[in-house]
Amino acid sequence: MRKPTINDVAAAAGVSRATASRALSDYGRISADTVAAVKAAAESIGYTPNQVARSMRAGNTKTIGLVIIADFTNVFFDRATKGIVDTARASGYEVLISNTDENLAVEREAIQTLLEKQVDGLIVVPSTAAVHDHLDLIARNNKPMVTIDRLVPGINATSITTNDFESCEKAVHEAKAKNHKNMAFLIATSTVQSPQAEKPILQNSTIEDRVNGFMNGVIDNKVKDAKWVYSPDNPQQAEDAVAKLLTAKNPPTIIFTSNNDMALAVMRTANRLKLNIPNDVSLVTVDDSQWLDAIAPGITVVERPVDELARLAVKKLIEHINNKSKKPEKIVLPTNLISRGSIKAIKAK
Amino acid sequence: MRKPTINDVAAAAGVSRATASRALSDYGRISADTVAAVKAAAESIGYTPNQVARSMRAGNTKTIGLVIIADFTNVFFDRATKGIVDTARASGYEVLISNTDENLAVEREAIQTLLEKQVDGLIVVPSTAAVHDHLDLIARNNKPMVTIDRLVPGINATSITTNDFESCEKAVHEAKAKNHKNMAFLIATSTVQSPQAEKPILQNSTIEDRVNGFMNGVIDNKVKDAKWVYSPDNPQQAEDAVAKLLTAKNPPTIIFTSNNDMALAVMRTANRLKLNIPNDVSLVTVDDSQWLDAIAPGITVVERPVDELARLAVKKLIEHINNKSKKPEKIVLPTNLISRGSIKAIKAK
DNA sequence: GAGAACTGCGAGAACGTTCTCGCATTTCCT
DNA sequence: AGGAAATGCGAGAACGTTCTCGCAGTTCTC
Repeated sequence: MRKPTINDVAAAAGVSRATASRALSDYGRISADTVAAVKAAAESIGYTPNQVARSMRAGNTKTIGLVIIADFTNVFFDRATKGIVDTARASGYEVLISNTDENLAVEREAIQTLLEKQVDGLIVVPSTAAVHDHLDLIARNNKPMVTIDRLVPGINATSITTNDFESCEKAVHEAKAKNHKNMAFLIATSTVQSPQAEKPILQNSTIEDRVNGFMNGVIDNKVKDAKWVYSPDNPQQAEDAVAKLLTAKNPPTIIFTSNNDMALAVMRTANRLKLNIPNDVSLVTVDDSQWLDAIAPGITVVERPVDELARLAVKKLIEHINNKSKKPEKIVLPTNLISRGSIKAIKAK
Repeated sequence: MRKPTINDVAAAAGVSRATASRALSDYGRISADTVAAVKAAAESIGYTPNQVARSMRAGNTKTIGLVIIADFTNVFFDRATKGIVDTARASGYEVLISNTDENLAVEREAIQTLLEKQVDGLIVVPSTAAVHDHLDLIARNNKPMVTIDRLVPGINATSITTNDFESCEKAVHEAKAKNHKNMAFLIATSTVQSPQAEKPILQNSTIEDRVNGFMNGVIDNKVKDAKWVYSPDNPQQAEDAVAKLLTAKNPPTIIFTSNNDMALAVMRTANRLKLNIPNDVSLVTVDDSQWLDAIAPGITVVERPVDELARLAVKKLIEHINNKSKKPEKIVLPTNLISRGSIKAIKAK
């Protein structure tokens, strides 16, 4: 028992295939009576249109590809995924998702597969800014692309990022205002890098922005003692790095972390060393989560407008799909420092 | 400038389209020389196969549909999504994702769209067990389906669920062993239900299992005072319900919550009322998250094998795709109670 | 009332693959 | 050496749509 096609509908309604198609898709010249008859016939034989055949003919699939990092310890990408899926559906598009786990080879393969599946466009969180031949392939296939969260210089794509520089700078201001003079920055780096490197190449623009924001804040505020610690984004190694930091001779009074993984490492290590946040060490991180506000004290955080970012990504991508000559844009969304209780006010001596 | 097709490859290699196809897909009778020549030609003109056309001809899309609840406060579904996407990719399938937000109408539409896109099978988290005509449609389209997390009686599908009954029962045992005699269960219900209902119909089997597990534990352990509180899955209303509970005349010494949203509501409310967990009120919840272990004290939790569940869902679905006469299975995975510090040991009087 | 415009519909091509047939040509077997 | 089997390849159909074109038949226009 085959699935009914439009030919079966046409036969059941006693019209030609062309007429059946016109009736079902509401186009062309056709009488109201015929439309009703065809729709009734379609209903009665349980016809559902085949979108693959339609795509074949139409040259578009009403599907967009999403190449992202499904890291569920970081709610940012999960929220972005939800936002993109929901916005796309509301605009008549479905989403094919690929997770790269921050791995360039996987990203390459994912993009290739999505292009073969003829997606109408791609939203990508590029795992690195250093290499982009695979991203160029997208443009060469005449498909539009929007990158989110991170910037890749030299590619032909609209980018949507957040202004992490500004809010990280603001976080340093706040710490300075509370008399912190010894600050540390715990920066997650891609695990592919050797932990021995003095200052690893930061593989993505977002982390770089945060670091630069911190640095600028430090210089602006004439902070005496500031250090940067680079740790692989791996729980055990991150905890080791934190422990080393907190048990040093002159430990920092505040730690900034570049993401929630690192913040968790700080919290775990503080617990293990019987240190209290914020009384023994203060903490600031990036990307808000429900739990950061539910614990006591709440964790001060740089909040990023992820829903807006997701919505815009889909909106801009669809604009590019509908207008192939539209110029790429570079959109930077504002961020916001949410002060909770994790920065202690140190008494001035 | 059109995208090169297999005809262009054939022309460039000086062979027929059929031969080019054979060469590129490694099938049929063909000489090694020709294969090499065709592959070189394909490479040189930058040919990428069109999977839509291939699907058209082959009758399969190598794509599966995922209909799920993208609730990012609950890490369970995000982890499941990642697991499914990764396992599918490793098995040569891509995933089309739809988020239902627990809404039946959206779920209906999502399934219809995915069927039109000719997915080879579906993995569904059904939002309700009460209605399933839209799920039956899947079988009538001759596509296999695997439901995860929740059971829908009377449908033709393999189901993969977790044994929440057992671990929730175990959680009550543990509370009883620590001398808790006044327990409360905070149960999230779908927001469509009226909060006035004495005992709302539990719309899904998982929550029902948890409640039954708790009940059984209560009966088994002859717990004196046990109450059930049903709250819409909405932050404000949940917090109100918790406040009412904790400020009553004879407040519970321990609260079980049916998910992490509810646990967050308990934590927020406890903070607001200046109550300490676990000294003033103990807490147990379901579904582990990184942060539940990073705060002090850690929250005791019923852990569910989400990665295994995701892996199995894809594996079973692909088995059904490859063998249409395979019988549906009913798989129940074990859960595990992780004891941390959120249940206080009460001194026996 | 006669040519022009319009209306409703069918025939057939096209989208890019894969796969079945059949036809030469070569290789094998006795 | 001569038929049988095997090999390599091309022609053409098929998957299920949509859309262009053209052809009748009807309605409009002055």
